[in-house]
Amino acid sequence: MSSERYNAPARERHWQEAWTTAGIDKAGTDTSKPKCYVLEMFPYPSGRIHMGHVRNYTMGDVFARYKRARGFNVLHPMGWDAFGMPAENAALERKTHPAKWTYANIDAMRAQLKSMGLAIDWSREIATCHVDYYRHQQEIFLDLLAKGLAYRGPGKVNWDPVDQTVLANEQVIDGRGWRSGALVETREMQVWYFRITAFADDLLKSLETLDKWPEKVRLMQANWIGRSEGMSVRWALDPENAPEGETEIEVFTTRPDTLFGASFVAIAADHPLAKKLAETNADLKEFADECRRRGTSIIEIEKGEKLGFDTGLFVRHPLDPEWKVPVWVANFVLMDYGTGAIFACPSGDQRDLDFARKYGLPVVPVVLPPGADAATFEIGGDAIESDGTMINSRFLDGLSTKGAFEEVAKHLEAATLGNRPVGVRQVKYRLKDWGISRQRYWGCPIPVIHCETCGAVPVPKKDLPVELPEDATFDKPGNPLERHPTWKSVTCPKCKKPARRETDTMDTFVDSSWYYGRFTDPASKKKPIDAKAADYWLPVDQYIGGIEHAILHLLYSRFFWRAMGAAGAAPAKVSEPFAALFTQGMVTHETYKSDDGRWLLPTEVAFEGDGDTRRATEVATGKPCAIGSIEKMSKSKKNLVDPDDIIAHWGADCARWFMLSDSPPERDVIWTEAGVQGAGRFIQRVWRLVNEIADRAPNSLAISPSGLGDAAMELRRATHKSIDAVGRNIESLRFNVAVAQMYEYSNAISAALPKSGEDIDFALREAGEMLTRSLAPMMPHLAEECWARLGYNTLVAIEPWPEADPALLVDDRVTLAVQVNGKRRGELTVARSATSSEVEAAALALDPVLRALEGRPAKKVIVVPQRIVNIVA
RNA sequence: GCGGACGUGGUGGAAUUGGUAGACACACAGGACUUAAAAUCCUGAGACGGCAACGUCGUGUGGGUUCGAGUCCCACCGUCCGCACCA
Repeated sequence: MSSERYNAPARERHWQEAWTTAGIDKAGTDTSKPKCYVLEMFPYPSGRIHMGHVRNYTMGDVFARYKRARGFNVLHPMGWDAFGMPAENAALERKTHPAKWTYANIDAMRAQLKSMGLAIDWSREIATCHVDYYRHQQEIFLDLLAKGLAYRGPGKVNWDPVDQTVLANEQVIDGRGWRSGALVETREMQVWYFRITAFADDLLKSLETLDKWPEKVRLMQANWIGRSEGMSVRWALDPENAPEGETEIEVFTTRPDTLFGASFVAIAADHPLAKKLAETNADLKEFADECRRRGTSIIEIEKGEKLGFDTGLFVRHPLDPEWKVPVWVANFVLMDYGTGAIFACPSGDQRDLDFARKYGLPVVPVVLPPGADAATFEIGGDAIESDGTMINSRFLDGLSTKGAFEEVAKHLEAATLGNRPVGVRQVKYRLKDWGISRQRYWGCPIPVIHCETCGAVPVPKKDLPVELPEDATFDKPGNPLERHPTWKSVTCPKCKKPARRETDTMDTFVDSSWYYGRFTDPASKKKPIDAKAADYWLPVDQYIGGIEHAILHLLYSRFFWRAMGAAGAAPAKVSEPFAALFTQGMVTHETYKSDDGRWLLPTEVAFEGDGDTRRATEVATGKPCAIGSIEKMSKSKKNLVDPDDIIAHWGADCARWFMLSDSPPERDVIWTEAGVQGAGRFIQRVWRLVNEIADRAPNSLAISPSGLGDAAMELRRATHKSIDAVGRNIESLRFNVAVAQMYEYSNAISAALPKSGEDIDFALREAGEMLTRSLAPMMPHLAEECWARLGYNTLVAIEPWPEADPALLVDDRVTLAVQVNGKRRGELTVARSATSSEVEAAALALDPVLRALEGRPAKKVIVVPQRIVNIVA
């Protein structure tokens, strides 16, 4: 009986309904079973899903379905990272409301995701813009505030003049706003912070425990946190010309060992002392302004030009009061790192050396590199930043740099200046507190009331939520909450006098810092996170998302979960929310440009020829167009493929299969029409194979597997090896290898089909069922169709993963390569149980081996059982 | 500048972690079926030499360790990513 082609688009909806009706995607409630929490980074509801989503959610879905088949209670939820500026921009442009726009987008994207056939527990869906979500976030904020983990303070903030908002440091890329691309300005204002620096050390140390995270991400986070060990050293100002009230300069250094190479002390242009001096020194003021102007420019930083201004002040060396050291203002000293002041040892630091050479300041070598001659050694254009032996350093001479560090530290700790030690050991971090204030409407309101008498007063928990007013206006830039006529007018919770509501909302990264916890019990009314549910489900067992979140979202989440634990807002059983992380690559595509330089969609282009003769023409004009480089799919370059089109034409399984097949999941994948066709061909091929098998062996055959012939045994071995390999590859997220294994296996089934015999039918029947079951996580709809065709009226989606028979994973005969002097000369097939001496004898008797030996005796024979024989002649 | 990753046929990539390099797929070529096309099936293919058996070379380049190296070590070249005047 010949079969119809499998009509994927028509059948997929059927099976999706069947899964929903059976409720199989709901997370299990039996907490005695082992759990597996699979999560993909939730999407921003931009309006439509893109191929990046398809790739991300397919990977998570395969893993979730596989784990379910393995007997785990699987939690695989989905939600919406729904606050953010695009909604407000849309409101401004399209005269709609951010909420309306957002919820419409969510509805559209939910339908798209459902058409992918994802095994998601939709009963747990959350949207961060919903008051049921953000009311809890306000509660968490209040808990953090009470613990001092949230605070309001002055900030030099990054102000984005286009989006009219403050940006976090992480959102400033090369001096520009991450979203608007506008040059960021610096402004002083009162803003809200989360005290992420309180956890700097733990966040760094605990990276070591994240052994299922990519090394790359851990390194990026470690660099971002940027721990350095050093000393804070105070230098007494020479009172002769020091300004009123200024007595010392505190510097931070990681190299106190080079203290005797000190040439000058440099302070930042924004250092309080520099500011004070600038009040009476117009030249210095102008210099400082110049530094500020240049400071933000990347070009200036790349040029690295060192600029300085001699203040005329002096400080006394901390270990020699007789030693006067000049104080400079320098553009390369940053106010927001350390103390905003350094001591410079030009022989040991390249920047200091450049500066010293430019302004004619002393350069005293203090570290002799290994192998250098002390008598002739001098500093040329390069500073000695490596370790060595101390010279010209008084009591440190002869010590190693490390030894000198310890020795000088003791002296600095013992010496005093104004009753306190001159130097103390200190650890500094590059990481800064997280500024969360955003002057926008579409975000979670910060639950605080400003009162003239009481100051910033937290909104009492009983008054939560602080809801966004629906009747805000979006017709001009700036903060709609700020200009709302009534919303901010409230009474002070403490003194009941008229007060002003905080109009800042929270950075949307706050929303995504705890959503994984909310999923464990999204309906919980009392607490943001239900302790019992969280204890069972967390941590996330497999988190999947883009590398672009390596620092921002992933570091914030790690911090936030700790902060919540410390503030009692979340159960503190696990400190790391994501036990395993996988960062998937991007989806890329060729780009096309018309002859007059417009970008063209792939659907606007027709092709002819192939290889070097491949030509593209623009369909609308018939003119030739240029085939450009392969780049990440983006609206700007129009190299987009719409998932809807693919699913409607080829089916979800086809899109899923192609996404899994072509590239290792952590690398970029190139979307090609040919690749999709290949995936579509494979779907039809599986369908034909299963049909043929179902016709030949309509039921499981009750014959004994013991009496099978060679061909049947061969197929059975292929079956069980495939089950084993596919399972292991899915487990380790090596989907492309799992796919290749399935191709290889279906080739093996095809090869067995022409053979006949009851034992072949038996092996084929088994093959058909196993093929279907091991395909189910990857192409779930096709698998259901095949399962039904094989005569079952159950859902294959809830069938357990098949167990491979260990006895069938090994062959009784093995083929091993035979080498002479490391060169392959032949191969040998022997019984698996053959002894080394038997193998050696057989290898030495091989014709090609005899030829290669040319009569020479074998000096040595190495036999690696079941692998290889190497004969050394 | 600092830190990291990667480099395998025409293409995407595999290689049991030191043991037959190029699985599997895409593209290609030839053939079968067909009035024809589509679909499907079969065959071929790393490069060079040879009718062939076969031989030589071959995982960015150059060295090294080893019976044996795509895999380990050293140096270099190239590509990509992150951070960037961090004291």
